[in-house]
Amino acid sequence: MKHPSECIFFNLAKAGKKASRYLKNEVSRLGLTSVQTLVILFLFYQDQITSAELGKRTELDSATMAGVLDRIENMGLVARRPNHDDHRAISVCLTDEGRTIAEKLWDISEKANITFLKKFSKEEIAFLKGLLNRF
Amino acid sequence: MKHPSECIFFNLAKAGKKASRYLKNEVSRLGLTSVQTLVILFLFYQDQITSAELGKRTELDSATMAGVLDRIENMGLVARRPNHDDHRAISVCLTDEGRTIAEKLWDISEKANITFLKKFSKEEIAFLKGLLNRF
DNA sequence: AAAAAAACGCTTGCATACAATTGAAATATC
DNA sequence: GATATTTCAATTGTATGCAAGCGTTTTTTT
Repeated sequence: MKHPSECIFFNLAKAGKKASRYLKNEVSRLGLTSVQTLVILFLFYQDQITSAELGKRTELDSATMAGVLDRIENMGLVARRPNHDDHRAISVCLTDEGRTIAEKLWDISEKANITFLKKFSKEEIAFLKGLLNRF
Repeated sequence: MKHPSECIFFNLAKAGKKASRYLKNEVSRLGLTSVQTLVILFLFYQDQITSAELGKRTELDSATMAGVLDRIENMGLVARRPNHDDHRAISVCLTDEGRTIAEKLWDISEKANITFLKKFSKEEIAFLKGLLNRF
């Protein structure tokens, strides 16, 4: 390593920040952040799951998850419901309004994926995603 | 996009977080975070630069930079000196202690790069870094 | 059944991230 | 040379990110 910019930790952190900024810019007109967007998209794919399960899928720990859920719950997009099978757990659900927003977010995200990756070929994208998923 | 986990923003954010966590774990015995480590490594490569220049190189904005510098300055690792050419600017310097720590961090980082990338071939690493730097 | 261990959601404290703003200083424009 | 704009470092406010710990409930062990 001749220069810190060759450090993989720097490369990945930098790319992660750029991605997050890009998505946030696309969804900010809905008053949402990139993390809130991803949480809602995962819930749109499947909701009525516990906070722990949602955290595993979205890669957010319980402390971060609590804060994110607080905020999107206050916006009326999700609801925490008691879990009758396990009284420790909650069931996170999308509200009707949350589902409406989720559809818009899905649309925006699909388009943003394409524009954000405009410079890359299909093969490069597939290869990149494959590599990233091995970390 | 069939599933939110295929979203490039999710892939990059996830990899960035894993990288940051991994480096932090390696340097935490020195009482430092991954971001503080990267800032010190950039200063080790070249110091006596302005906060703005350091921010450009490390990809940190001025608000984040101010906080990071506050903390590593309080640890005695860097010093903010007045810039005689430009009275608005400061000159960020590594202290002697900072330089000693930086040498250790460089060593730790080189080893961590290797172990973090153990699963990947040289070609894959080169290709990945090339792709990441195009964002 | 009783005790120990684990899992759940949450809070606290600290460290990034970043938009927006400030005051001071440098530069550009006229 | 006076004015407007830009640049610099820093602060504020809000949102992650994460380690450590809490009380409650469930599961495991004995």
